[in-house]
Amino acid sequence: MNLTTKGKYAVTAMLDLAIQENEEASLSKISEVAYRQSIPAPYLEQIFNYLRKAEILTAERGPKGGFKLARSSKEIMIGEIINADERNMDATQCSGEGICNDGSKCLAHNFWMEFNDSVNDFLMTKSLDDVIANRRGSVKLKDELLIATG
Amino acid sequence: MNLTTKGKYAVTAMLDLAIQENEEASLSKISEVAYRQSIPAPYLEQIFNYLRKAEILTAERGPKGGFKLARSSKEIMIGEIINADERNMDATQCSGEGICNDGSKCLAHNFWMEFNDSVNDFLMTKSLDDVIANRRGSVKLKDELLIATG
DNA sequence: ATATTGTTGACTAATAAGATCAGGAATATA
DNA sequence: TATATTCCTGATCTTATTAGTCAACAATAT
Repeated sequence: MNLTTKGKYAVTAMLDLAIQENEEASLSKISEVAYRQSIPAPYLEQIFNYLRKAEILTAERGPKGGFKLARSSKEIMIGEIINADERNMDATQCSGEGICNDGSKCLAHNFWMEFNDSVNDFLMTKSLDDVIANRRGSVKLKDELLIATG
Repeated sequence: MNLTTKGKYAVTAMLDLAIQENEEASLSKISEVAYRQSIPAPYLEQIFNYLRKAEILTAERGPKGGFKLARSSKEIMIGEIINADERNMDATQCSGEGICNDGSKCLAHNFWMEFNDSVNDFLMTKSLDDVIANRRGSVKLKDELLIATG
């Protein structure tokens, strides 16, 4: 199992798009997202390509072109973004085939399957909108604390 | 976040030790564990060293020497084993420091912190004994199915 | 004494991560 | 129609890490 920079950049960039759409801007350019989120722009191109092929975002070319979410931010789950960009999120050694100890299941096989379930459940039940709402919540809390403590 | 072969071998090897102790054998040799679990023996040496330094297992040298669990299999959590062998189980880009977007928190920072909590909760609440019991459960179920279906 | 087992640290090969880059295709607009 | 702008694609590159080996050493049972 490997959760890399690529998948994490993907989530951050998608959150940026979701926020931009809330703010009225319908299309965002790669260069803008890359700049705001400190992501290398050429790398983000690659990442957005995976996301477009996974039909999580759509693109328009030419001047005034850019990217936008393919669906509402309530309907796009973080897990979808990760799956589109990551090569190996499976925790078993055998891609779930049960051949991890010389053709049979290793002692930990079922455990790692349950671990996969736990991780997938977490990632597939959080939408972009959930993450943004949660974030607003904690940012607000921080502001209130600042006021309270002077 | 990176869960590698090293950590997975470690869990499998520890499960093997736990099972051997149930079966009366108090000390297991690296070569035996390595053979049973299809783990390269020299690699397992390295892995057991980490576990010994983490005080999860103890060793005796010389003929008749070997390894055994430092505590009961009920008291050793899978998460401890993973932490002893894995270099990077953190999902944030900033080791939790909140400097993931040019010195500030990236949009996904809090989300990855929650993800860390979820993963740690899973791994730290499952003991070696839990995994073995669960495994016995599903193996039994499979045997019964075989009987039922002829 | 000797064989057996763990201990340690250095080393190596293969793979993957984390990009960069050049050139192309589409399209708005002057 | 020309041009600037944006996405699209595939190749390439560098570096770090993984996965594993190896040799020499230390302890100890017989």
